[in-house]
This record gives sequence, structure tokens and C-alpha cells, in this order.
Amino acid sequence: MASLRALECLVAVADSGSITQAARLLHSSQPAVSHQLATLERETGTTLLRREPRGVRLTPAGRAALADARRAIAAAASAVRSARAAGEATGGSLRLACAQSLVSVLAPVIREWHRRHPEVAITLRESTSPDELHGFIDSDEADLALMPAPVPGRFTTTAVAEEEIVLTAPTGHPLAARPAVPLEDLEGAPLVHFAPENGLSAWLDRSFARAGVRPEPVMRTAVTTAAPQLAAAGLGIAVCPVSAVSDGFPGAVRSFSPRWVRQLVAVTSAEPDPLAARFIRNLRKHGVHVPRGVRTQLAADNSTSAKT
Amino acid sequence: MASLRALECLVAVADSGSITQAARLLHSSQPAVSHQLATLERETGTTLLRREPRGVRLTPAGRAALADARRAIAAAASAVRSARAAGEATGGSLRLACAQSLVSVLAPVIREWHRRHPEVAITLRESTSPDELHGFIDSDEADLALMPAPVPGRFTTTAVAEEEIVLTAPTGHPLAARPAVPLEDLEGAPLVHFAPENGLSAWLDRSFARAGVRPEPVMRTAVTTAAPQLAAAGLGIAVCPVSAVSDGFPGAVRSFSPRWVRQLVAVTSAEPDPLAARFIRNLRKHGVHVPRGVRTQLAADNSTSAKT
DNA sequence: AGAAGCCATTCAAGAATTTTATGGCATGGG
DNA sequence: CCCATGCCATAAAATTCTTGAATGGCTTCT
Repeated sequence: MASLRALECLVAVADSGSITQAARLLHSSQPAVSHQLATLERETGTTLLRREPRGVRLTPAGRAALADARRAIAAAASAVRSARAAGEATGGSLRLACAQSLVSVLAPVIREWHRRHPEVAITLRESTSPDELHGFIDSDEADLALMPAPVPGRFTTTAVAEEEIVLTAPTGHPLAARPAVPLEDLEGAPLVHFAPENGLSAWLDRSFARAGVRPEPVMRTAVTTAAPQLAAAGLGIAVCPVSAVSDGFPGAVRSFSPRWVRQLVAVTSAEPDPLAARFIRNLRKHGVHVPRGVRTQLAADNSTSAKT
Repeated sequence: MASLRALECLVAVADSGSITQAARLLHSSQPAVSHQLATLERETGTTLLRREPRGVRLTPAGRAALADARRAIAAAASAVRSARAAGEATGGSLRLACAQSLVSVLAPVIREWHRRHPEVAITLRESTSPDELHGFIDSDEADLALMPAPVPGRFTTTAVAEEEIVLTAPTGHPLAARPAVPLEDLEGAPLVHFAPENGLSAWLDRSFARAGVRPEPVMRTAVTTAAPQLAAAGLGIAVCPVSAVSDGFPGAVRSFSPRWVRQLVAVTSAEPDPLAARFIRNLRKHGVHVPRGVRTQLAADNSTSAKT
């Protein structure tokens, strides 16, 4: 393969009409350029330029190579420029993934990011299944996933925020009578649960089991935001992240007592690359907006990147 | 500037997902590739790939550089391919120039050439002025010019063909009574001459002077092919290359006695480059078709390229 | 004739690349 | 549990490339 240097020499010679001048342009010596050109001619098997008393001029073969040589040089320069831009968050692309229920959490961060880094192309995939999110990272379909803890240990996680788990119920429901509800009170309560493909399903079951409480599932939905809606419609209560409760929710929303929160973490397959790292910083710094005025708490300062 | 080698490494790593594999693809050793990538990362100031236990994967910055890297490599390869193609007459472009009157001589050669080398882009400029043709070569606006001898000594010329100079006259003109006309007979004859900007003008004058004969110019035209037409229309006689006499010419055409020919030469600014040289060979070999059955004679075999 | 500009060649120094050898780390099988 | 395997990084040596200095040939201009 022809070296880029040789192609630069060809271009410089074409532009200046002389090897000596080209050497000056390239901050090099005349024999060096001469040699590069000779090498290129040997490789192409043709004369690229005619040597004349007052300089050189391109042969048709030289002209033929010239355009591509310019392209090659430009592309190489562009390659390092693109990489550098991505490193400085002024270019490149960032592929995000997140749990479906967290889109509303992520959206304002993305909006703010895009305002500050309009050159970075953002892609967002969402999923209700933690396994699928893990798969996105494993198979390198996403650079970074935002999802609730816990996460398998093979990933690198950065704690980003905490999200409150709340009880939702129809207005006037007995459980909603108190400002904060002990988890034990859910024993036997009619629960709008989640379908197994929704990651919340297994997680809630684990949490209930750990607390020794057994609500009564009356139905299941895969759509996270649907559960509180269904509950408000009178089917029972629902337990879900506060981010799944839409603005203008037509039911009651109550904290648990004690407050119940889960970690939101940024997941990468290893130490985050510069672009992802910067996004993660934004994620933590920018704060996370959650509907209905219930503020998701920012992670404590000591929640740094950690391979669990 | 990033070396092409480093970009190749990046591409190979992206394709194979591992530095070791990439090294195999590149017929190189693993540390060599590793080192190239490290250099590239140093130059771009970012990590291009994340090292993981089972290989590596690109960071966003790596992805950003990847597309351009591929382009650069492709363009570089294309550059040498283009040059090689031009050297073998399977590509490139050839810029021809010729005396206006010789278009009819050149046309069939170009047609045949184009049939055999369809990938070579041919450009043809024409001019009635030898000086302008010389200028095309001097200023590198043309690779090769076909024109009548003589040519200033600074050029390299290759004799290509001989072209007969003929007398044209209205049918029944006294000078046309004989099958071949001695040049002396033109003394005092009414001549349709050429305008000064037409190269034939000065050349004819020189030739007449050398022969000691003085025809009587009755008018002048800059358009070579117009002279025989005007002569046939009754204005007098005309002396011009046989190639300027169109097919179906409505007058008499006579050779001189002895035959009067002029050399047609291919002019280049120096030793012709491979593509031009090949075209010149075609020019000589293919033979030159001339209207009205009067064959232009091929140059003798010993008329080789020569710096006069 | 001499000066100046341009290019090719030669040769030695310097730089960059590659190889060889080695070590750390994680994974998977006996 | 331990070893074999596969991956990458590092270090040092060898090789290869590239460059620079000096020189000579050529042509043109003065």
C-alpha cells in the first residue's frame, strides 16, 4: 500500500510544479521528496511525472492518481479529527439504552446535552427487560445503559441517581389515607402487577419477599406506566418508580415508610470511554427531573464508578 | 498526520474484534498492531478502543474515526490503481490537441482507440494556430498535439504520418488539365490563400518562396477546409493538405509533381509518458484515413521519437 | 563562460516499525 | 484447584524506512 507520505508528496508536487518547491511546502528536503515519488512510481509501475528543466509536470497517470491522493489525505486527516472531536464531545455518536420507565428521566438530560453538544449524534434504545439492556451492552449495540440496580457484576456501573418507589392508588383508597405507607400494609392488597418480561416484575417479587409481605396480584401489564393508570382506574394499587407516574396522574401517590428507593446506574461494559464518561457526569450533575414534583435524589458524592 | 498503517490497524481491529486477529489479517505481529493503535490514540488524544478480556471493542471515538479510516485506505489503494491503470491504458485521461485540419485524420484513430480502451477519457482541443498548439503543450493543457512539422526544437516530436499537399481547382480549370502539376505552374495563378492566424498561411508562403514561385492571392480565409470550397466555387485555385478536402468535393484535386508532402508529427513536451506513447503507436500503426481515397502515407519505420 | 535552478544519486545518520521475548490478566476445563 | 489458553501491554533488539548532506548532471539565463 502506498504510504500517505508519498501521496502527500505527489499532491505537493502537483500543486507547486516542482519537487524542490514541494519539499519546501512539506518542510522536508528535496531528495526525500524525490525518493518518495520514486517509490510511488515503482509501486504503480508507471511514471507519475515528467522531469523537465524547469520543474516537473504530471503525466496522465499522475493526474489519475492525484484526485485519489487528495481524497486519501483528506480522509486520514478527517479520521483523526473525528476521533479527537468524539473525545472532546464535539462529535461522534453515543448510543444510549435505558429502561422504558426511565425515558422520562433521561429525556431532559439528553435535551440539555444536545443543546450543549449539538454535534454528537445520540441514539436511544429502550427496553422493559433488564436482560435485553444487558445484551445491548454485551453485544456492543449501546455504549451506555441507564437502568435500575442491581446489575450483573461483569459490568461497570456508575451510580447516577436514586429513584423513589411509590404506591399509587385510586383517590380515596384506604391505603392512601396516610401520607406515608408502611410496606407491611400491602399484605393481601389487590396489586396491579407487571408481566414477567417487564424487569420490575421479578424485582418487585424479590422486594416483597424480602419484606415478608404478600400483595394479591389482580392483573399484570408489561407497560410500566400503565400500572398506575390501571390502579387509579380502580383495579387496586400499584407499586412503581415515581418516574412511571405521569404528570397529571388522576390518582393518589404515596411514599412508603420508610422511604423506598432504588439506585439508577449507568452501565458500561468496562471503564467508560471519554464520551460516555462525560455523559454520565452530565447525568449526575444535571439532576434528574421527575414528574409530579417528587424529586429523584441525586446519588451521594461518593457513589463513583465501580466494578461490583 | 496519522499513518495509513495505523488506520489499517484500526480497520482490521474493528473488523476482527481483536488485536491478535487483526495482526493475523495484516500479516503482522500482535505487538506491532498494538503499537500502531497506541500511536493513533496518542495522536487523537482519546482512547479508540476498550481493551476487554475477550478482545477489544471500539469506543465512540474509534467508531467516529473508522469510517474515515476506511475511506482513506480505499482512496490510497484507488490512487495506485488509477495510476497503474493509466500506465496500462485501462484508465486515466488523455488530453489531445490537433491542427483543425487534422481532426478528420485523428477522428478514426480516436474512434478505434476508444473502442479498445473505453476507460481512457479523451479530450480533444483544436486550433488553427501552431503557436496556440505549442502553447497547449507548454502550459500543460494537453498531453499530446498532432500537427504538421516543423515544430520548435524545444519539443519532442514523433513522426506519425505524411500528408499530401494538393492543388484544388474548379472542374475544368486549365491547371487541372494535367494529372500532376509542377509547382512552378502556379506562378501568377489566382490563389485562395489563408489568413495569417491560420498556420498554413506562413507555411505556404515559405514553401512558395523556397520554390521561387509567386501565386496571386485573391482572398484569404482562416478556415482550412473553406479554401478548396472557395476555389471550386470559381475564385481560383487553392493549395492545402488533402485532409482538408472534404468527401464529395465538387472540384478538381491534383497532386503536385513531384509529390508534395508534409510530415505530421505527434508533439509532446518531453519523452512521451506511457499513455501518450501508446496513443502515438496507435497513430502510426492504425494508419491514417484521408477522404477521397488519397491515402496519407505512413511514416517510414525509422521515424522514431526524436528531440530535434 | 559562469551563475542559478532543478533533479537524481549516494551514503550515512536518525527515526520508525516490526519482531522476539516476556508478563499480567481473565476464562474455561480437567 | 491448577493449568492451559487466549488476550493485551511492555521492553529491548533488529530491521527497515525515511531523511538530510553532499555531489554531479542538466538546462536556461545573464
